[in-house]
Amino acid sequence: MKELPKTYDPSASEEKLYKFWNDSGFFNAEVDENKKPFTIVIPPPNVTGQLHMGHAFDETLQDILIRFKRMQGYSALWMPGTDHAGIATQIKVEENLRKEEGLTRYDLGREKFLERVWDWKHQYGSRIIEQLKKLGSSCDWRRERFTMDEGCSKAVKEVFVNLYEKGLIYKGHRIINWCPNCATALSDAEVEYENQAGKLWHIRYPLTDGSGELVVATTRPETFMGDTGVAVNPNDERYKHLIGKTCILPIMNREIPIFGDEYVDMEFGTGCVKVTPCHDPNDFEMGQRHNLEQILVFNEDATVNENGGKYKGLDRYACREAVIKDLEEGGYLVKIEEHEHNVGTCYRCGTTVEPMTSAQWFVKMAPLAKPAMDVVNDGRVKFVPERFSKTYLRWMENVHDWCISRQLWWGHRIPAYYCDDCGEMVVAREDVTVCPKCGGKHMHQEEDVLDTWFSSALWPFSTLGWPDKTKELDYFYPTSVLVTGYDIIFFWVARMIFSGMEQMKEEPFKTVYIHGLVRDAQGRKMSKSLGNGIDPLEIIDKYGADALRFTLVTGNSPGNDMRFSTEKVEASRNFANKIWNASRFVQMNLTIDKAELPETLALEDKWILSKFNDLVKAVTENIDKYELGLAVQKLYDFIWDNFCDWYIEIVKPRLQNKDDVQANENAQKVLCYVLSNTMKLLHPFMPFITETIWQALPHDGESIMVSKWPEYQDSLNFAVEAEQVETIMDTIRSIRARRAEMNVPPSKKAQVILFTENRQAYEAGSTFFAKLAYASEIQFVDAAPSNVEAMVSVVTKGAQVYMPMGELVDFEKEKARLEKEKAKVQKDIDFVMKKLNNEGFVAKAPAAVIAQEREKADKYQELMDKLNASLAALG
RNA sequence: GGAAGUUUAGCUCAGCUGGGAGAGCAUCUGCCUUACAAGCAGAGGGUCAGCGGUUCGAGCCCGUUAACUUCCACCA
Repeated sequence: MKELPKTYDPSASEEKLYKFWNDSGFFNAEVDENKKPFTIVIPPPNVTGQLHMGHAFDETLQDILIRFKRMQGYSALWMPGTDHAGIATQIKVEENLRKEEGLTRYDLGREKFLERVWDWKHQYGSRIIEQLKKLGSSCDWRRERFTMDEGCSKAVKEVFVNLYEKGLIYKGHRIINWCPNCATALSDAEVEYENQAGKLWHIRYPLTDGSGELVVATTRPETFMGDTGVAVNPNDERYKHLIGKTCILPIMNREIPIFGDEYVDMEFGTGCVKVTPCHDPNDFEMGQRHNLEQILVFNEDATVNENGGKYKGLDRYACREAVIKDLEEGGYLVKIEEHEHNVGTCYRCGTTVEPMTSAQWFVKMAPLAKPAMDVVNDGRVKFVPERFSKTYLRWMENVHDWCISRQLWWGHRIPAYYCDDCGEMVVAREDVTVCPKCGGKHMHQEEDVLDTWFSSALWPFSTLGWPDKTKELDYFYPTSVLVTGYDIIFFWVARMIFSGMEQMKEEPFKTVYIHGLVRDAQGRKMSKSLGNGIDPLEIIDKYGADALRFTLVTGNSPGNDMRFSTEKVEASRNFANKIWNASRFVQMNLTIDKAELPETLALEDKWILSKFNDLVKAVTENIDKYELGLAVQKLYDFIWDNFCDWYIEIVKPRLQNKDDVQANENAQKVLCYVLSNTMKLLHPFMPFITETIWQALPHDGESIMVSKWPEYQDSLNFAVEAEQVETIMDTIRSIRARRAEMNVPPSKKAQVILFTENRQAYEAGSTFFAKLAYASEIQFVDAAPSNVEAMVSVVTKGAQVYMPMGELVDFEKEKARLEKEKAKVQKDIDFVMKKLNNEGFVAKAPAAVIAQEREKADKYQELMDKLNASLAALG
């Protein structure tokens, strides 16, 4: 058999294996009444985006769950697809258009521009899909969807019309968040607030009757042209008497009313608020309450419009400066204070959002929020970790109507049609060409498109064929788990839940598994502007997809952020290499070609099988509880410590002994059994290397991917034997430690004299014991030897050990060391006895715990006796 | 202004329903022991943020304080 390379090279096999899986149809999930369904819909990445570490994390978690369930026999569907990402994609194409051709989208016109976006989509749309494949993602690619494909578009129209007909979608003239750069309205969720240093300008507004003035405090003087009132608190003694009077808006020389409103905080600023209903949400509310005039002063690009008098044409910031200068010159500026305040910015481009009144489409949230809250409150939808349900509920409780119209071109065009002749508006599933009211044929469709999240909200059922009644929808819906980051609970999770409840009358998923963010080694968010992002594809190229995946789940718990560093990836790579070499060792010693457990098991075989059996149980339970970090930690420990460092070493003498064929082959069988079944447990986490190794060992079936997940077996539980081996291991460790202390190299072997009550067990394990304890010979004795002066003595739970080491032994030191150990054991005894002598403990602790402590006490006492015996022997 | 999270070894983090604190990396000491030096065998290192409480028993439960982080919220 040809020698395998000493280091594992993932690049040599990953691509080939992926192709093999895909071509074999292992990723495909079918409607199968003999199986239980398990479904995950992918959070669709932006169609023209690139894979970043956040995706890698998210997809890894999903792939682990899907592979696990698939092996458990579920019909496991991982539904893939991409999102059209309205603003993000449109901005990208517009930028490109400007750079390449110096054109704007308006130069091209809507239709031509959209062609360009589609071109762009076709050019880059498959990129991120290919990148997902590099990770090992086992999606059913036959079912890949796109939020703007025919089916999804049909679903969007259906939902829109449906909600409109129920009165849950309406068009209204309201104040909304406007991004002057993206030139579109945004929903509340799309505005990010940041604290900025600003100023508070105090401005004098003279009273119309000449009886004085009042001073307003504002952070936004540039909107003063739109002021249509001044508000004071009706309980404010300072200003009470002014309510009902009017004042003059400086420079504009317009008369505006002074009114009272409870909203005004008497403590803040001067207690007088300039009210600009068109450019502040609170002012808008006050305007509604007091019937104020609305004066919009900005254009869509945040320059001043014709209502702004002399400031017309100025950008809002230039306007601010001009206004302040004029106010100052006119003697209206009283003072300027430093003031920190929250400024809303566009989540896509970072531009400061301008609140503006505008005609937009809204989803009425109150009726939809109710069932969406119920379903979380009664546990039909569970968040992992649980605390995020609070985040969700709190948001849902206070949710405002959802502004869903966007002044973009890329997206689902709102299915509303206007009659140019009579002004009638119709909302319909099909294009409307004739006005149902006046019969006119001059209809035009609404220009606005829908918020991207409107279509993503339908993802769990639109991808399964809805609104058609498909067998997939019937079988795979509600989906099982949704895996996503806490940063899009409001954008996406919340909206899927209320949409699912409204359209399907059933929750879209049973569990929401929330993970954190992947940060850089310093704990900062990875971002383009910081340039601190680590490209997962580079990591895959260098270390392999398995190493990346392993890194992303290790040491992480649900909902918590993680720091990513190449040191961690190296550790994962080393682990992969460790597995590789362990399997290389097994293969090098392989003479059997069938996978089965031997009829008779050696003591050490029973130990590793017991350990493995426990592992199966623990890993399965951990994954079931979404404790992937714990599961992977246990696998790591088992493979490295139990299997490699102990079992392989233990079994080497049997493999090297060609005379006892039976013992040799049995060792091989156990090695193969444990290794290949461990590979199954590890497969969801590290799919590539586990497949490679599984294939190289005797196996049944085509692929580890479609092999059966191991189950706990009572027949593999050998508690007594396992305990015996642990005792022997403990002795080996003590001997090694003792030798290391004395700097004795492994090459220098020593005779080991054992005085033990467990002679049978030590004899059963004598071959490996001798090897691992560097014994030249093992001798069992019935009493402590007499010539102990020249011996090193090691006292362990299972045995008293003597090693003749001649001149290396320092008689006095040996005595001192034993005394030291005695002191340590005495401390242990004291600790346990303190408990056992405590009446409260004995009376109230559970019986099992007390028994456990008694057992400990006995063990320590035995150890103490042995130490005393050894000391006595020394004289 | 509310809410949540974090605080455990030098660093990064685990720690299930309360029963004598763990891993990886780093450090120190030996080893090229024929799977692996990306390795092996040892070793050191922690009043689990502070204080108080519940309990026979607290890293874990309750209260409180502090620091850091994040989310939500209309203080002009």
